[in-house]
Amino acid sequence: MTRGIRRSAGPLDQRAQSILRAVIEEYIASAAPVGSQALVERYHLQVSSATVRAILAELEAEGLLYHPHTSAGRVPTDAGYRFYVESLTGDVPLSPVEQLMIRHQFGQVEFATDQWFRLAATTLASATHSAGIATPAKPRAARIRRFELIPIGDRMASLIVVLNEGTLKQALFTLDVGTREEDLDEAVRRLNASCAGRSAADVAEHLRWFAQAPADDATFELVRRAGDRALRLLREFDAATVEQLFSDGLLNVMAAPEFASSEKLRGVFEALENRTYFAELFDAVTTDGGLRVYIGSENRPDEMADVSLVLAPYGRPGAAVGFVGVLGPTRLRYPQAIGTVRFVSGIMNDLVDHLYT
Amino acid sequence: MTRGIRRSAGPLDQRAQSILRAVIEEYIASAAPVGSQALVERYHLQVSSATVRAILAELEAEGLLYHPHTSAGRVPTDAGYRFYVESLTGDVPLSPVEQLMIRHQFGQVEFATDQWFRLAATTLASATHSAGIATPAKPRAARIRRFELIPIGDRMASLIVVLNEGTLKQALFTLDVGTREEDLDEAVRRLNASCAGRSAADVAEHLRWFAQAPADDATFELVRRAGDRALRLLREFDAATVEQLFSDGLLNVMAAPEFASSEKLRGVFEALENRTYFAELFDAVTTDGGLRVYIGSENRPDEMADVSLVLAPYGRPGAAVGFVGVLGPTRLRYPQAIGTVRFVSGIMNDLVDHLYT
DNA sequence: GTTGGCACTCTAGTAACGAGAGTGCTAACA
DNA sequence: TGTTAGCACTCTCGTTACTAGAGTGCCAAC
Repeated sequence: MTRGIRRSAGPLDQRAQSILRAVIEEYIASAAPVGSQALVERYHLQVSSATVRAILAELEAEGLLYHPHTSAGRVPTDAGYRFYVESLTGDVPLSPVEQLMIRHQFGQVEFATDQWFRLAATTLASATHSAGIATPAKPRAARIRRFELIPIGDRMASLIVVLNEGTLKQALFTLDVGTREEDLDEAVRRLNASCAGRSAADVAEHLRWFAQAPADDATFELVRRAGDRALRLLREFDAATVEQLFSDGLLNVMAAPEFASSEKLRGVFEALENRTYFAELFDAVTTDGGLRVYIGSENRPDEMADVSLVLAPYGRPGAAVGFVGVLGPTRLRYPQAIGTVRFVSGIMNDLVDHLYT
Repeated sequence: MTRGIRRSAGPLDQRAQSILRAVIEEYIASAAPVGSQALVERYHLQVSSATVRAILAELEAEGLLYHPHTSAGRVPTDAGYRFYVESLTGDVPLSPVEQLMIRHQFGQVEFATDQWFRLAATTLASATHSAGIATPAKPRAARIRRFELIPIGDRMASLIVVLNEGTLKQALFTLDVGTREEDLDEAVRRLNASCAGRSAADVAEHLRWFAQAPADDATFELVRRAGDRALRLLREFDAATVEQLFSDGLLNVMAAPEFASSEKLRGVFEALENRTYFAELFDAVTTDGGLRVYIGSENRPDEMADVSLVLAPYGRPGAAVGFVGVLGPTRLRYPQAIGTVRFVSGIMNDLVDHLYT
């Protein structure tokens, strides 16, 4: 469909723009098609409804508005929202009070890295009355600080990989009968001697070589097994997936009248569950580094055509990056959403920064 | 309302029971009120529809069925489902093929503890075409194996607590200016010397005492700070919350016709988000140790009155326990759900067992 | 370029109606 | 005594017809 693409490049005069803005803001507030008369009354326009109608027709020709049917009011198209976001409004920063409250909440989990992104999603949800989404910061080119091997029972051990920023990875593996704790200690000593302090890529390379070397003693075999397990663990880092995507406040979105049928929501939940689209977004958002807005059909998967996303990256490029954002109906309060996302991503930036200075 | 409470204890004869069963199974399959004639035809009853009607009226008097309105068919009440689950059906074990497939999937994540409960939820969802839910096994009376202190940048350190089964807890804390890596090593050595191998409760007690002891040198101050942080971390163990509740396949539930309005679903999502009810269930299910079925209004919160839960604990009582289960409409295929939950909780039991033998 | 006036169009809500499904009752039957 | 056929009754659901209301689009006048 042509909805969503602005056809002509005819420049809009000042008055047309402000009427477009009025239509969009009215529609965002009311969720009902907006008529010419309502506009004149509510926005105190100094022209008659007939004039407004002429302008509305013009805006419709530009592809910025459309008619559900003759004799209904106007509804913004995705292109209309896009124009609105880019030209008709800036971002509205959060009120100082809200900023303070949010900072306070983050202050309480300052030392619990695994809480950060959850809190980000929760905060975004409650501040924007939409759904908040967030991923943890994914380390890139992480350095291995050290390995640990913890025996569990007689036949198992837990392999722990500690990365430089304190991120942990863990996996179990089985032991041969008769492996003693000293053997584990020795194995981990040798593993650390050759790997600690190197980058994950380096270590992977090294471990691969390790795996082919001839075994000279029993401990070496253990080292090899552990190294092999570590290799698999590190490989998961490179996988182009968003392994965790935390969301909160989906209820807020469900409550919106456009999702009363629950059929449209299904697609959104599907996208959140399988996450392939969000993996794409992850790359897009974290590589160019700025806040991005995806409006309705600008989202590639069809099932996301009824929602908008406001996403911003956080973290340190080249070290660890993630994103936070808001998901809501296309009828989203963009200025507020953008302001809030910008603020929260800023906080997340600060938190991650502390890990590297 | 009286729906959900079986009023009289009048024993049902064989024929009434099998008709009740037919009504319930027909309703589960079709989601539409069941009429007397349809029953006669589809279940090859050897009586006329008039007779069936008489029995239906009887079952309704017992509170096991009800009428949406005169001249609609019958729909089971929650009490009807309860009777069905307890007296009219056993659990249907999974087919060998399905068992094999599920075992295979679990085999692939055998060594990734953090994947277990996710996979459990996913498996339950796809096997029952409802939502699967699962919590990780929560260690009870865990023993501290050791602490680790990893410096991060100049002013921070990551404190890691390793529990006996290989579970990890982690938190950040700030360091005084000029703290050297050797200081951390020394601090962690002292911390481990006095705590390693003890139970979490013991350690907590010990750390509390520690916090009050007079400082004799700079390292002790560090030890105290780290201990304090560890204490807060351990306290989270005791908190009576379900800190993680993983669910999958909520889409399946959304697709059911009774949730087309999406209004009823909201409550369910709310309950899943705030989790207080599931914390209650956690205690109930993990303490008495058996599989449990909660049907519709048997769930205390009103918003859960339209769904049923089949829950089973797994793990080792006194060591680490969690639960897995299925959430679906009250019109759930109970026998299959019960069989599947039993099977998956069995697998989870085996997995956890390996950690303790 | 703007405006008032007006005919036209489409929706949403309401009422009326009939078909269909299913019940409950009763009288007859085995 | 339990079962059955018959039948009147009830309620829902879909269809149709109709109306009020909102809003447009056009045109002639300013």
